Amino acid sequence: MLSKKTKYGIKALTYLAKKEQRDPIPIAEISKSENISLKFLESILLTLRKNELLGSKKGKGGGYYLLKEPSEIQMTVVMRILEGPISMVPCVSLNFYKKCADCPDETKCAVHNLMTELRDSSLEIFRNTTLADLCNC
Amino acid sequence: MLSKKTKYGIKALTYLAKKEQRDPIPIAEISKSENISLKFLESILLTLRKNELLGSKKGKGGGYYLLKEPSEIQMTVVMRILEGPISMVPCVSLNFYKKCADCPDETKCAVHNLMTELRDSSLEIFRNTTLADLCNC
DNA sequence: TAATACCCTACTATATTAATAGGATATACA
DNA sequence: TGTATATCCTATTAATATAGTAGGGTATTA
Repeated sequence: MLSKKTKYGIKALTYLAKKEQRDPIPIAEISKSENISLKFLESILLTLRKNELLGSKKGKGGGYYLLKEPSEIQMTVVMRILEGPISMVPCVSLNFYKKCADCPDETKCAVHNLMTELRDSSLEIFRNTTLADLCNC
Repeated sequence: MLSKKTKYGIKALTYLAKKEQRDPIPIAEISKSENISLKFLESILLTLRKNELLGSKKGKGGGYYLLKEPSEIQMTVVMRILEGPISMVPCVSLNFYKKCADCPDETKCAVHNLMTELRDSSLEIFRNTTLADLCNC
């Protein structure tokens, strides 16, 4: 299951991407428009900022804004920040690899091989989809 | 993340599929061979039996056995029984559909559309993979 | 200096996962 | 018929993750 964190994060990014200007947008505006709990959204945008997808400005007239063009933000990056590994098992993950304790030989593991195939197809979709693509919905 | 339940379930099914005969195999044998907690595996095989993938025989000489040929068991079926929906969000699920409370229009939702694409590619892999394919690892 | 809006830490309720425990029931075989 | 074998079934639990909530701190603008 996709976490609400990721779901809300993507919605917020899309909201920002759809704006013509790149002026700071307050959290409250996104929260209202997308029906997301303000405090929860606050923490999500904070992680996106710490991972250099968003910039922020404090005080009156402040808010969050995209640091790159929507067409330059791949969904692989967004997913890894918000959801973690693309792969469904650590032994298949490229960025979060961890060996299985119970499995003596990965190359002969049915789960490993099935999940490798799945990861590859997911990765292709996330790589070929940018925030700009998601704005055309 | 793939649950251990699903992981162990697939491993157990593959173990049974690899056997030449379709004689009943005791849980303990699978448990030892695949390094899976006996009691946990017990509950997993029980659900697979209740969902008509496995048959069982009690008493001495008893155990579990496949009810169909491995080549006739699609991974879509296995995944839905063990893991639940293929889709990462309920609003995209074919078999477990549920509308999002926060989302006024699915067709315009970035998450919905991205996850639909993802589901389709996952579905294609799971449909085109049978237990027999997983035995060739 | 007052209002705005992000920044940060800590806490909590709920649900899920991954088992574990313990016994009931059915079967084979001597 | 008795005993060992092996599934069947319910209930409980420890650990973890999720989805928030609470409360105040800090920077900026007008």
